[in-house]
Amino acid sequence: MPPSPAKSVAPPTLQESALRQLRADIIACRLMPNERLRVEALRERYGMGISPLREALMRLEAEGLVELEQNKGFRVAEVSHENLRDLMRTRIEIESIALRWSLEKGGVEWEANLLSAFHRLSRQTKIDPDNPDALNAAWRREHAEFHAALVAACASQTMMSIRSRLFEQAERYVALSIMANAPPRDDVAEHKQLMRAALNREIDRTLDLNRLHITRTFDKVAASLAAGRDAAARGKAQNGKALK
Amino acid sequence: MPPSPAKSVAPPTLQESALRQLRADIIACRLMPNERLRVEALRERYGMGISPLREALMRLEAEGLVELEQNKGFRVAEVSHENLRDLMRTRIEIESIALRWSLEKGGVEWEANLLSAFHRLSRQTKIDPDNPDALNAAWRREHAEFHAALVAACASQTMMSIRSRLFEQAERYVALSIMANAPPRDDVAEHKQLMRAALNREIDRTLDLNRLHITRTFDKVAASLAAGRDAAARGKAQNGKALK
DNA sequence: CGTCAACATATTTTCGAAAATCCGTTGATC
DNA sequence: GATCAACGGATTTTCGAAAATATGTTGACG
Repeated sequence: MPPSPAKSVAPPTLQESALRQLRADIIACRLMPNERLRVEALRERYGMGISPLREALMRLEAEGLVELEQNKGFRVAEVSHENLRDLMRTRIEIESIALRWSLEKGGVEWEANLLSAFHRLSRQTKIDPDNPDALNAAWRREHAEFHAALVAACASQTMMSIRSRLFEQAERYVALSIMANAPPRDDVAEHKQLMRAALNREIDRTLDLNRLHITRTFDKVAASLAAGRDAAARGKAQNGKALK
Repeated sequence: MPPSPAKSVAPPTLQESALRQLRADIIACRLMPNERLRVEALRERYGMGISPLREALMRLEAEGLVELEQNKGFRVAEVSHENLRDLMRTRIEIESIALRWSLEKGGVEWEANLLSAFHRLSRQTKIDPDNPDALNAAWRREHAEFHAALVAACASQTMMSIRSRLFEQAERYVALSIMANAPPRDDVAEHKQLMRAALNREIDRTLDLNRLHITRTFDKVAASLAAGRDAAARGKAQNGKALK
């Protein structure tokens, strides 16, 4: 008998793996905002046919990570200061509700998972030492899981899926900020405070800390977004001259 | 010169028209919850090939109207009392925020559009006289537009798109309720009150009325959902006997 | 010199068939 | 009679080519 027959998890369909990879690449800005997504290039990049790629792109379109224009194909969704602001404002409101519900209902299980998620997060570094221009993938995963753990007891699938979609959108901006060489802020302490307040069921304080957490990220990202935009504008002007 | 050259709107792609039709059919429960969506049947129903159908279904999957299981194809998303409850609870919170923002920012334009939307809604009957088992499609459109008009000034694309997605989900339950022969409640008065309070910028009252509006719908739909479930169970038992 | 039609190329969109997978049935084995 | 491998039809998933559409270029014309 094999030691662990497990469940022999069905291998994901190509479409599914395309979805995961595309989503990851977009969130990490390996596919840059507004970049055209030509099917032929993607075919080469991910090694599969047209159908699974287009299907995955359609799902991402509905998620708001990809934009589709009639007969002109797909692009990575645009970013803008305005969109960032909207996103963050909305995140604050949504997470406030989800947090409130979660703190009201969370039991021992929830507390344990939250502690565990924080511990794992605290052992990761934000930046990958080998590749200082990108977020550490492991940190990203643990960070996402920590914030999910905070609201995990809210007992609303709907709320949680909305929250995580907004969170993903925001992650893209953070990745941009890192790529612009903005030094990452050290927010282990922030996360710890947040967790403590949550575990103590200090609802108002948790909500305030969370609002602050999001606002700080917003400020930081907005600044490097503006800087990046300026740099890009200068680059474009130069290119324009060079080409003339 | 032709009187109105218009813009010669580009004809939608097949995929796009599949999306619209499928979404409409699912929301109106012409495709029933949990019904399997075999590609061959859809091909016949909508008169197109596999690709645009699958692509449209993928978008609907991301919207939560369709479920996809590995190598087992698509189904119309399940309904349940629990999901309905979750949906309505979440809707109340989301719409409260969007309404608050909208009432704070709405200008003359917003007021005018709201009045206009209400007027159009009030001239529609909820039930189609020719087909009393289904919601009147025109009423459905005006109703959706009225509720969209309420929050239209909130200045948050993110919030508005979340709201309208939840609204669509809820519409499916209302359609079910009508199909179960539940007499539609006459809510013109409710909508009028809601509009009045909104135009008067009575924030708390508007939020309360909206909460009530949603709660009433919930109560009504939940009741006929339970009745329908019982009826279905009886039918199933009978079928079971008949088949033995 | 600018405008625009006509063509050529690049790209997206759609189709129909092939490959992979699932599910119910049969029949062999114990 | 129970278990289970193997087969066959139904269905989903994927591919590659064809059709439709957009984009860029050329050259004719005013």
